[in-house]
Amino acid sequence: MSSGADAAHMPPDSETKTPERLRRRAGRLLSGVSAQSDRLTNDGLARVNARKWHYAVLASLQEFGPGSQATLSRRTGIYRSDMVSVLNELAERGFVERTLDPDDRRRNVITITAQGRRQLRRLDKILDDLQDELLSPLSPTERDQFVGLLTRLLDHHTQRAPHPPASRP
Amino acid sequence: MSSGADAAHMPPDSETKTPERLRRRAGRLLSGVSAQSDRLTNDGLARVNARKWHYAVLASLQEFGPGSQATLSRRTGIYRSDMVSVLNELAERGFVERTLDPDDRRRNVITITAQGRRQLRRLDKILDDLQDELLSPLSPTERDQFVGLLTRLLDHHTQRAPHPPASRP
DNA sequence: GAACTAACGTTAGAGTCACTAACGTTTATG
DNA sequence: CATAAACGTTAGTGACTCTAACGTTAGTTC
Repeated sequence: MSSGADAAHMPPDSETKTPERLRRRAGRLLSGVSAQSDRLTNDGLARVNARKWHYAVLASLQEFGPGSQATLSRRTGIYRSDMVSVLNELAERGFVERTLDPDDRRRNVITITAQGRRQLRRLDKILDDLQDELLSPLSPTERDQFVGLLTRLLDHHTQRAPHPPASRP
Repeated sequence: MSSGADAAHMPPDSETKTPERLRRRAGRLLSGVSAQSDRLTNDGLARVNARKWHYAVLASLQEFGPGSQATLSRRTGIYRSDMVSVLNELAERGFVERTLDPDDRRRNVITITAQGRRQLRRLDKILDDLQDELLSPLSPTERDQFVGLLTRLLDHHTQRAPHPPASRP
């Protein structure tokens, strides 16, 4: 009707509108929503001086108990080179304790503290709220659908990774 | 049964398994799938010496016709500071032409060439295949659902951005 | 028509993120 | 005992998003 496909003169919204081709691409949609989600969670966690990796480590410790840094690395997907500073931050704040493993003196044993458990509960609450905000346009049923689809996609692409890079840091 | 919740000694899979808490978080699922998708498309496009921004610019030119760099910036979401090198690459390869706008000598007018249109068709094909690979675990109906949900989420969060940062580069 | 404001293309750079390489130390393997 | 492997750690790379500033050109206002 009114939206022109001609290229000669400039229709009013060819200035700002995103091409349909791009809007339909799943990859682009994904990175868009993911970027928005990242922004949301980063901002939300920054308000309590935390980062998303903090949550991953604390949750892992709570669920599986103490472990070495390499173990935590494998459980959370954080590279073991980056794990160092994450644990430094968590230890500074008193959420974990780093002690030498007497049975294997290469290892550090990381343990969650009472404060760490409290912090984990707080972060859980925050992330719940942020997830609510992110998924606010969807009905409860749709949210479940969405999470279900994402889970299947992620599982499929991480079990036997097509390319080796992403599975085991 | 076999998966222990105790923390004292180490059960076999507390070494590698990701905590349930993390696996259910929509934000984490999103960034996981998005990362996988990025890897897929980056690798796929690199095979023909292209990048995803190339596709965005070419698609925009094809759909809305020639435009200034600032216009392309607004249409694609690429910052105008980054648009420079993207257009350099596209011009080097002969996919676009950069000419001074005689009516407004601040502007460059970017035009897609015949080769550019051919390249766009090629990239479209490649991206279709990659999208197929990404969504392979989903049925056609589920793919539509997935894209629909993503679209609604993205639209909701970009129309009136809760935080100003992400909408208009 | 002069002075101010705003948009344009461009360069440089900050900050974050996923990821690799290499090191010294310690434990397992042959 | 020698070699290889896993650990924690440091440093650094490359990509990506985003900000700041500059010179140039165009509208706007008096």
